[in-house]
Amino acid sequence: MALDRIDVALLALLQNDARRANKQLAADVGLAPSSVHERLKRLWAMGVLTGIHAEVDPAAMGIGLEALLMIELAKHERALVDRFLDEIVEIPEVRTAQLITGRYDLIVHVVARDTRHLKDLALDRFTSHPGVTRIETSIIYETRARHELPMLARDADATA
Amino acid sequence: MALDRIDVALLALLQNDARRANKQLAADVGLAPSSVHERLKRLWAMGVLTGIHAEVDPAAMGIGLEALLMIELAKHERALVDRFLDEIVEIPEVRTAQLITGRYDLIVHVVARDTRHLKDLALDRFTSHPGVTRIETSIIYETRARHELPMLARDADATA
DNA sequence: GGTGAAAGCTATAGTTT
DNA sequence: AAACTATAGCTTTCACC
Repeated sequence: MALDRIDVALLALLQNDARRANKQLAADVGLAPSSVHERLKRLWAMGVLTGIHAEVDPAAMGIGLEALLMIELAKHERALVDRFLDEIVEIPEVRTAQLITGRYDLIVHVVARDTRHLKDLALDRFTSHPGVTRIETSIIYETRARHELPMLARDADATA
Repeated sequence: MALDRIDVALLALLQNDARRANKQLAADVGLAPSSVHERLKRLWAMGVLTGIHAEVDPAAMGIGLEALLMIELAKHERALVDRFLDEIVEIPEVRTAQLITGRYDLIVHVVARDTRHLKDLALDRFTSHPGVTRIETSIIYETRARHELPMLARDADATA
């Protein structure tokens, strides 16, 4: 039921490069391709693997800048917040929306063609939204990402 | 050189599910598998496709909570900032680090086992760092993501 | 650029240890 | 639980349009 070291190794490899296929994974972890295949099927079935996504260069999509919208909400009622999140994530320019504690209630990561597009996006889709009290916009100069999650559970031993 | 509609369609499909392979993609966009293969090779060579990453359930890795660390830096010298970013992204608990404009200088998305682990992480790796003036920590209650970037360039027509 | 057939490889199932 | 073998299917290449 729990993940062993080989599972964790496979997950690490696939988080960094999911193009790497069975044969190579098998060589990497020292098992036969069929065994690796069984393990991956189990990891998908268990809900440990939840998706595989291609990463695209934003510039190639005409994206000239990215920003973080830090939003304060007037009310925190569950139904309203859930509906707002649903709406937000349907906006094509939105990458992520996070509900958080602290000074702001919501952080929304958006992409835009240029500053004019960003202004329209912020004003038309967020500032003007009932329920939004205040927005602070931060331009993102640079993003560094780490694709691999750490194994923080203690149960990653030799048990399968 | 520019991307046409079919390229954009392929990218959209792969951003949402990169397991979908050649044959199915070909059926989706109405081309032969070999043509799709050629296009994808071109998109990788052009640097439009930059990676494929598996997504893993944080809970399965023993991750009990995620947080945003909003950081103010004392100085904004290029060399110092770049080095700090390099250091940060080597910390296993870090998912992303973003250099931004506005009230804060840096937003760091981290994962942790529990609040005690988060406290240790924040105090040992960030608060105590020379160059960090102040940190605000926000717990993430919920994240919604959209894996597909919008095509914002006007040149996505029938030209190849 | 796109197509279709041939070659090579990967994935899957069944069997053995 | 892992490894091996065999088959089916897909990916990739290439000559041609």
